[in-house]
Amino acid sequence: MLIATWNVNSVRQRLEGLTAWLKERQPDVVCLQEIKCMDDAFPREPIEALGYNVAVHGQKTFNGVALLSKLPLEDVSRGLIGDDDDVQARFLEAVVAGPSGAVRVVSLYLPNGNPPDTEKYPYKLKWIDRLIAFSLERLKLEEPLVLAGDYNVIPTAADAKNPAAWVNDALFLPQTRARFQALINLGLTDALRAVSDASDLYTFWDYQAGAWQKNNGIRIDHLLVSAQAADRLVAAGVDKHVRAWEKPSDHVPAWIELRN
DNA sequence: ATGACTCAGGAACTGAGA
Repeated sequence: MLIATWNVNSVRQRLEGLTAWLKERQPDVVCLQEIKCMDDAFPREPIEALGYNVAVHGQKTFNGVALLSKLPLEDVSRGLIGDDDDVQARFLEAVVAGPSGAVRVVSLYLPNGNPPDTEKYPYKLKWIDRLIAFSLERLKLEEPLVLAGDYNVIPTAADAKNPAAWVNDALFLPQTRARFQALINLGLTDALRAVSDASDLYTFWDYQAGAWQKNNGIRIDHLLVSAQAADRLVAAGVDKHVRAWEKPSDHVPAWIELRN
């Protein structure tokens, strides 16, 4: 079972690239972030035509996440526990009945948090704490769990071309990395790092300043998996070439393959 | 050295992104 995540930076702007990539990569499950539209504006038809079931948690203008799956999406749940007043669409959970049993998948878009001296940063940190609380509950189920998405966290200096440029940034501040590590410490595996220690395993290149041409990237899109999923991990990768396509997102897809 | 781009909303620009 191939499970992928991709921050598309507007699903409507990216529809051509998204469908081309779906045909090429043939993922079974896809977690999308930053779809930037309401549910009824999501381009369901061209994606369903490729054999996918679609679940959407949209929002006007900002954020928005979705799940695509060739197998049915069951127990779909929108929003992250821990703050009933949070209206930002950043979290979508569902269960996919795979050939070897259920796999629980979450598409998440963790807050950016910049600038750190505003209310945006404590919102980010609290959001990670809420994700930890959620994960604690789900890990009790002892089932394959995949938390995939744009975490807006650079876990280590090896995950940035130029780490010095990020030291005061919400993506790389010590508190950010410590909380991300606390999430991992619950017993999750960073699937990309489990299969590769490459120093340029980036998933994001800024549109500005020729970042792509200089390979000035960062790794901020992650697939964290429970032990029951990690035991079935056979491959993981980043589809870097997609960044060179026409009208690219600033993020590229990352994916894992689980043994059936 | 500085700025350098792309998106939604809505009709010239702002805010957000990372």
